[in-house]
Amino acid sequence: MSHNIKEEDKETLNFIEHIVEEHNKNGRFNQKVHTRFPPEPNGFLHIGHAKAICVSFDLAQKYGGLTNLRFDDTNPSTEKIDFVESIKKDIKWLGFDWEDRLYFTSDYFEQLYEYAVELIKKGKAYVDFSSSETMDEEKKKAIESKYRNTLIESNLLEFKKMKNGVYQDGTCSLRLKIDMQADNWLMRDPVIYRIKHETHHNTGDSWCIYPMYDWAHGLSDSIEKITHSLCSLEFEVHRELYDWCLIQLGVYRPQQIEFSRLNVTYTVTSKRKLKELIDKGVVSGWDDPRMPTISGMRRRGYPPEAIKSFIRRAGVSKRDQYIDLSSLESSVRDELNKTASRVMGVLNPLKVIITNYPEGKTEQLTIINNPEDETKGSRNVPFTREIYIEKEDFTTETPNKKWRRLAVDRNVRFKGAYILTCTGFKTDVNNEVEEVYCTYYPESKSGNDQSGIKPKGTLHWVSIEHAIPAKVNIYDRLFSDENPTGHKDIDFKEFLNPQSLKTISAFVEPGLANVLTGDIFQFMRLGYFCVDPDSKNGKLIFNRTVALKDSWSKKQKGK
RNA sequence: UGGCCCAUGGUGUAAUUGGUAACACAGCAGUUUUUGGUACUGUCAUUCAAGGUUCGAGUCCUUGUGGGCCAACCA
Repeated sequence: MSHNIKEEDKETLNFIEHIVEEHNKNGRFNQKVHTRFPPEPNGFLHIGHAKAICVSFDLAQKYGGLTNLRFDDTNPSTEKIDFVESIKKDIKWLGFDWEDRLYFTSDYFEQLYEYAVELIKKGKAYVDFSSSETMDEEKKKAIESKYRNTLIESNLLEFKKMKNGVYQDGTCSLRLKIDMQADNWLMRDPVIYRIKHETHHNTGDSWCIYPMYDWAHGLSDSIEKITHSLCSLEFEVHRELYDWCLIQLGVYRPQQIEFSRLNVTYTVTSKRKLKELIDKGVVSGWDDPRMPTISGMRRRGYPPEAIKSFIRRAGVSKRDQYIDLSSLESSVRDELNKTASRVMGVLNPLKVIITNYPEGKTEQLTIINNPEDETKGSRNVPFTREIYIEKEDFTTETPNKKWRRLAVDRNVRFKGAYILTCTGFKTDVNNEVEEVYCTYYPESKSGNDQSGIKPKGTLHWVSIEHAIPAKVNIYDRLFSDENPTGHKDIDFKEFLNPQSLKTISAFVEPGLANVLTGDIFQFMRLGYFCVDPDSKNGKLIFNRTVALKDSWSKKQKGK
């Protein structure tokens, strides 16, 4: 109906964007959206971090703003410069750019210290010599510390002594003076500075007191004039404290917004658990292709575009999300279908002899590289009398009408080559098929088929004489349970999938002799495979990124 | 135990802010196909429960149920 024209798909906003829209309306900020991604450089990034990265960078991009990269490095015991580098590398690989806005919380240590002094002067912070046990006890009982009402002058002096290294680790700490009765325990006089005589990756030995998250984070956001400080749900209760600090100091205050983390089925992302898998030798390292780390996914062959589209499909909300691995795989296939060149490789070879094809003859057949993308052109593939096909593509039994592969008296097309008829086969002493015999129809050559035969199926193949051997790692999900950590009293390792890696010797078409690390191909009818970094000249190693969808074998199993 | 947060199909997200459930993934059934891939078509929920407000509730209120988070001198 003409009067009922709908505005062409009105864009749907996530809850954070709704908040931004509101802020834009009411003028909460007089600048464009400015976000930050604030990792602690204490480990490797994984798929969960990828979401956080996407959410912050995407939001700013959508509203024409900027995103900073800030290393939240306030704890020298856990942080290392190596992690700074690997994190930068991973973010770049994902395709995000912080341009010249690379910051370290540790660069603000002086200013953070001054802010703390300011609060002491306002009577809003004090040095506490209680043990952490005493403090815990008092927090539980809502009792005020006996140091709470120390004179400002004394606090100023003691804090300076803390800073100057007069005290050993744990002797005392600087606490905010808020409310020991607060419902939110974080407001019960939280510690904001502790003593650590440790070398910091960025500031070396110039400090022996280090600010805690709650003190450093909001102020760093404030210093950088962040508008929307996006973080995960567990920081919800910190927001009250975040706001309190900024309000007490009367400084610029960003808006903290919390959203839920992303979990994917059949894997774990806890750093502790991932490390355990490495330590126990279950996987080869942080970049094992089965790991949900960015480096693992990179080695697996997941394109950054696929990871991003997966995350964007998943969306942003405050509900715990536990997303199907198949959704990630779908994004990966989607991307690779458009970009990966098709080649032929045989994982499980079976010898076929074309009895009416001349011995010693080699034909170069031209095969298109990607039916989805004509600009990818074509390549030549040699065809000879002796060919490898996939074992599963031949059956000795009389197949039913749904069978589209090879069997005696059945026709099949060899991709880009000829139509063949199977005439017989030979078995070995174990009754295993050793050789399959076929004849081909010379007039059925691909692209110029005069045969009039309409075979039901098409097989991939490799000329034996030209085949290049390759090692292929077949990866499957790391765990056999959707939620390996979701079972009480059962260790997550109980659910490890023993089949998560199978290494086999395969044969691939000769054009793959000179591939490079990271190159990714579709092995026709099988899946996507990428070249592993351990691949050296003459020693090819492929990792299976993801299999093609396979509605056939799925149905077979069901029957 | 206390405080805070969340609740829409198998999974995740959306619903013009109170106007009659949409999209993606998965599944199932088909069509097309020199990849059992791709593409395309069809199919699959009355929104945790019970009350209440309203002409009208997935959207608001109350209570309950279920789940998550916090109580580190970690972030």
